Amino acid sequence: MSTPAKANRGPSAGPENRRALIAAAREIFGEGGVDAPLSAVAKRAGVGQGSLYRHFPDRASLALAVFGDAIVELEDLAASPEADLAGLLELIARQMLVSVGLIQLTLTDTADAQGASVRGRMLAVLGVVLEREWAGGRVDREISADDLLLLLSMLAGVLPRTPLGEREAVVRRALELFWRSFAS
Amino acid sequence: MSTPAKANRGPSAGPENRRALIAAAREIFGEGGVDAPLSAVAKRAGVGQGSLYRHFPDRASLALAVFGDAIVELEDLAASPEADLAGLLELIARQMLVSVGLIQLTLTDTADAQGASVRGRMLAVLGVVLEREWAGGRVDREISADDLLLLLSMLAGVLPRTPLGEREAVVRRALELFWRSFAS
Amino acid sequence: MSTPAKANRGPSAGPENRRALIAAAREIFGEGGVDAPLSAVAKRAGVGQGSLYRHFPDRASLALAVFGDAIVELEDLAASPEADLAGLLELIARQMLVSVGLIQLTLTDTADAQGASVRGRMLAVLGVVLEREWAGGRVDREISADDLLLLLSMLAGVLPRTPLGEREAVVRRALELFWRSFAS
Amino acid sequence: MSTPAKANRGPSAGPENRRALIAAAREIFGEGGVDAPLSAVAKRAGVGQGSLYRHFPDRASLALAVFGDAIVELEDLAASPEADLAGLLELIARQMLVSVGLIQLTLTDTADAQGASVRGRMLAVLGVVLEREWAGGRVDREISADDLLLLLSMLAGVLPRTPLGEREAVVRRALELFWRSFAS
DNA sequence: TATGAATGAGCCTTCATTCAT
DNA sequence: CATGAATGAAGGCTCATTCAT
Repeated sequence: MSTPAKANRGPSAGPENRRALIAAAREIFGEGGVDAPLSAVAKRAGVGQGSLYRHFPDRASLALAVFGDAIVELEDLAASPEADLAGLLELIARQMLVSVGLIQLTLTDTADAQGASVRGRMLAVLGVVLEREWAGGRVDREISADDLLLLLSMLAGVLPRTPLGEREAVVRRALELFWRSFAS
Repeated sequence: MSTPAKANRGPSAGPENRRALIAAAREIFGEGGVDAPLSAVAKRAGVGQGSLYRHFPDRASLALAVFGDAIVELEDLAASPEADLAGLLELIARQMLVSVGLIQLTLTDTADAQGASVRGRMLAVLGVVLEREWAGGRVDREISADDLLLLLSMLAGVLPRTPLGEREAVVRRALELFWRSFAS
Repeated sequence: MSTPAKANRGPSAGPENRRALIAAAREIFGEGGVDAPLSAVAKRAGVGQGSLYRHFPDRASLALAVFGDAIVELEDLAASPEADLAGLLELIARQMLVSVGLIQLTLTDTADAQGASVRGRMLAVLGVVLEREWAGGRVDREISADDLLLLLSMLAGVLPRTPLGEREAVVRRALELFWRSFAS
Repeated sequence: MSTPAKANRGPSAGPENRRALIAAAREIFGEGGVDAPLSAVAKRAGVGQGSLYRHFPDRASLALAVFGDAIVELEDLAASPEADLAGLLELIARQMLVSVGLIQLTLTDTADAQGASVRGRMLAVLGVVLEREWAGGRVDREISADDLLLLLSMLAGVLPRTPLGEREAVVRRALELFWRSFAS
């Protein structure tokens, strides 16, 4: 009689909501960093806060889901035989400029099982391509995938504090400096 | 509308409080970065919130005070004729391990007058020593003081997210990678 | 970083809370004027601060809700053909004695959209009735609705500073004085 | 040895400080109303907070002192045989535009002894001049000094909420309306 | 299961007031 | 008696998280 519930599309909306949440989170995290309010994510997704918590019990698992896609992109690229480190870093840089959180995430919560998996996948991607560069003598074997991840993490850590207008330049220059390191 | 004060050690506590606040802030900023709650600083210093605001009207002025000493140390080192980049970075690294905020600060809010001055002093210090390395042919002239600051900022950005136990190793490895970049 | 919740009556408490907030605000604003602490409103309503802010994002929207009823009352009265200025002022006086904030609100922040609308509605109400008095020659055409609002605002401004016991007398005498002004 | 006290001109500074405080308070109250922060008064007076509290144990006594001068002005005017109500109100209006607090004060804290005295002096001033108007038949004997004080208080109550640019007009119009009340 | 309101802790900031020197 | 720092209690606002429906 007095239950002005708005709408409840029922359980069937589950997967749809999940996708909406991830999409919203990608945007929100991209704009405000991984520390952006979760409520904003739910709101942009047009989903109740409760649903957000049901799908993603904590911030990390949401972030993880968000960056899953990005990693898939990277994995796809790495799978291609012609992929080189330059191309990979290029793609990562582009992703970073869109959503800084990607790499921010990879260093955080290593202890956490899911976090470890993301980290593992990133390392795998980097490792595959790196191997090729080693083989071609273009990158020193002294340089490990861990090193690459460290450098990328550092870059990601600095971007949220960088004025939007300068981010592109910072990313470019950082990659140049990194490359100087890589040469064998 | 309130007066149940508990204790008031009097103005003589002023300088002591100031020092306690700076010390507390060094710890808190060191643990959590420059964004850590100011209330935590007051609490750890055993000082009223009001006193914190009297001594340091905003976060920046507190950060400045905290890192003032550090910068003086760097300036002292740079002033010595035998100082080389390795030594300087070594000192910065040590400072970073204690308090990540120093470099975090140098990248933030260049517009702000005080922040700009910190940034300026850092660049000056780096520039002085860098010049010598250029002259000695040990560092490529392609590498600028800005580049050094960028790399250090990236490193600083990543440390607060790194587990305490791994920070030392991360700093070490990062510096090694940086050096590979510098060689001419 | 905190979760020791105490109780959560669920969303069903929503409308009830809203009503409790408005009722509490009517009291608090009535006692202390529109500048009274919002936290006091939440407390008296027995509602979390967060809920208050959810229902009423800012002080103005709360005030608006509080005085919405009152204005409707006035509009209803003005709509009746027999309504005269005496009756209207009588009603306003009675409302004022309950909650001073109504008129306080009408003078504040005309720039603000919602505030302007309240002001507009008050002026409309006053204008309608005033017109009739003009026509009947009972009030000088020199006297405008703006004048009425000014006088009422002045009265409202003084009430929060008047001891409760004297408010009634002050209102009565003020209206008498006003009427002397109105005569043509 | 380590007592960097700044300056303490000793007891002789007493009366001087008192005067400085009153002057500062006149400015501060004039700008921000009687609710302005007391610390601002002490600061502008160039006097310690403690001294402020020594001279004026509470806000009211400071306000009282501040408006003592103003009242003297009014008393002087009233003492002159040619003074009429128009002139007196004119002067009060001018004082109000400079410092709203004057009349704000007269209604507050009637219970308080000092407040009562200010109120008494205001009533006396108004009474003296009013008497003359009564005698000349220019003001209805129905209008009392209390009425005048009430109207002025109302006006004072509304001014702090009025945008600076409109205050003059509001005062003018209010006085016009008041005069309509006074006529016998 | 989805919804979205409720909750309350926490941080920031401002001030009135006290008190050692 | 002056000084000015110290204190801590408001009050404002935001957000993570829970939970009745």
